[in-house]
Amino acid sequence: MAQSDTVDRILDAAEELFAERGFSETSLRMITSKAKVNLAAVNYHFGSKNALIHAVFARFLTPFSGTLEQAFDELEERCEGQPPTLNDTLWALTESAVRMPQRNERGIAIFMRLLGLAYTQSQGHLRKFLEQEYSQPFSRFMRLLKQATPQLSAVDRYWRIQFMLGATAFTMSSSDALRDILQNKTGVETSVQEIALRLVPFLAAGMQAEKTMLTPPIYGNFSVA
Amino acid sequence: MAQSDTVDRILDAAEELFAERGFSETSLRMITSKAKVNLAAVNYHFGSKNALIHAVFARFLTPFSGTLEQAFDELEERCEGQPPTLNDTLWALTESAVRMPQRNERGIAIFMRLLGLAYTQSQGHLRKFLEQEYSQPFSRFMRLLKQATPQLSAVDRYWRIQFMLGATAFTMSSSDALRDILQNKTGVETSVQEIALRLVPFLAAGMQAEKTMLTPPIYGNFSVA
DNA sequence: TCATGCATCAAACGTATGTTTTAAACAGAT
DNA sequence: ATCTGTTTAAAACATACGTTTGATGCATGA
Repeated sequence: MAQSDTVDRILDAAEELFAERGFSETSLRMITSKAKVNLAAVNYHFGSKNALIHAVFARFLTPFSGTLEQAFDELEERCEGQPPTLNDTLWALTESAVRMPQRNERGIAIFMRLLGLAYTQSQGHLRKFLEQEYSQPFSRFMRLLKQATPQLSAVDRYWRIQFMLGATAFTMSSSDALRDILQNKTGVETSVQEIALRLVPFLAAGMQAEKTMLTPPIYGNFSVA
Repeated sequence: MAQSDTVDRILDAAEELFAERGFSETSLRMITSKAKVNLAAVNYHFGSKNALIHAVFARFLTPFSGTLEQAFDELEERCEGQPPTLNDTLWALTESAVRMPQRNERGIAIFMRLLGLAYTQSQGHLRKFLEQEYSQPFSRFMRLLKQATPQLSAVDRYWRIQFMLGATAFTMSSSDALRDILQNKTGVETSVQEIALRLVPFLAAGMQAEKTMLTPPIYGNFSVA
């Protein structure tokens, strides 16, 4: 077969291993042996390990980027000039993520974990790549958030967005483990969609919390010595 | 000198480099050259790289664990039988962290980042070590959270605690980078204490959000095709 | 004083990594 | 049938890693 599925098999294996173990902790030999392809195939098709990492992200992020733009279009159209609410904006993002056609049911969880790792691990090349390739939908999301929370100062909004990002990336990235723990403790089954349903109200409430206090309520009562 | 400062120099260098680059991405040679000690000193004094990682955490976490227990004692004492509120519980934790005696002004930031990495990076040995050594204050914090949110179902509380953890770990794990970005954009300086001041109200509001909706408000209106 | 024990040092060990090279086989298009 | 791009195979490359070794220095206590 001239056009085989070697590239996809490499991407599948890399995606899963990166999500499980991180980038530095995953060797090309692990990837190629899981994908059942030759070691040299990675450098042949992608050029380098870093380029493979980029390709893993691009395979998901490029179609997602399109879906998201479309969802934002519909959202703004429906609001007819008025800025969309925070809830609607968050739901537009969530819906786009959840509705993305997945290779398997763990697709979103795997990718959320990868996004978290991209932020967390100090992979300079990755951050640069993501900023260059996907700045447009990201900026648009930021603009919508800004319109939806005019009561916040720029600094407050900045940090609260980071808190939202953190809660989302962290939870989704360990959603498998968290689901298992919950099921062992209470027998309750949870889908990624249900996690999102619980997450959005949490985020919206946090985002719209009362203005940040500049001192803790009982500051000074905790003296240690 | 029979009692040299080699051990502390290694711990200082390791702490800083781990926080900057992560564990796998930091080699013993980087650490020993930054600490200006011989390469073999790490294995001589600590036994292995993993044991060094544990020592870095223990140096901060052991005194912090004591401080935290004390803060919880005072908190419960002051409440005289009544369960402490969510706000007070979160502040007790935050205050204990912020008030820890630091080796330098970046001490908390560095250590928060390390805690974030401990969650994020898949260092099995680290997680095991932390669970074994510091399960007591962790369990106590969980119990306080449960008492402070009796209106939540166990499942809702479980997920919202994960959201809080995520927002905290993620933000702290990239706090240096986030601070730099904000400073470049707006010229605003931010201390770890200020981040905590902004984080706690966000968490408290999210934790106490209206009961989770079981369907998004406009579910079904986002059809893509 | 001198032997003991800890600390430090340069050097090497074995292993694993990303990458490259060579060769050979294979499929489809011209 | 020949050419082109794809894939496999095996091996080697240079480099970096964590760890170990054996010699050396050096303070302290007998």
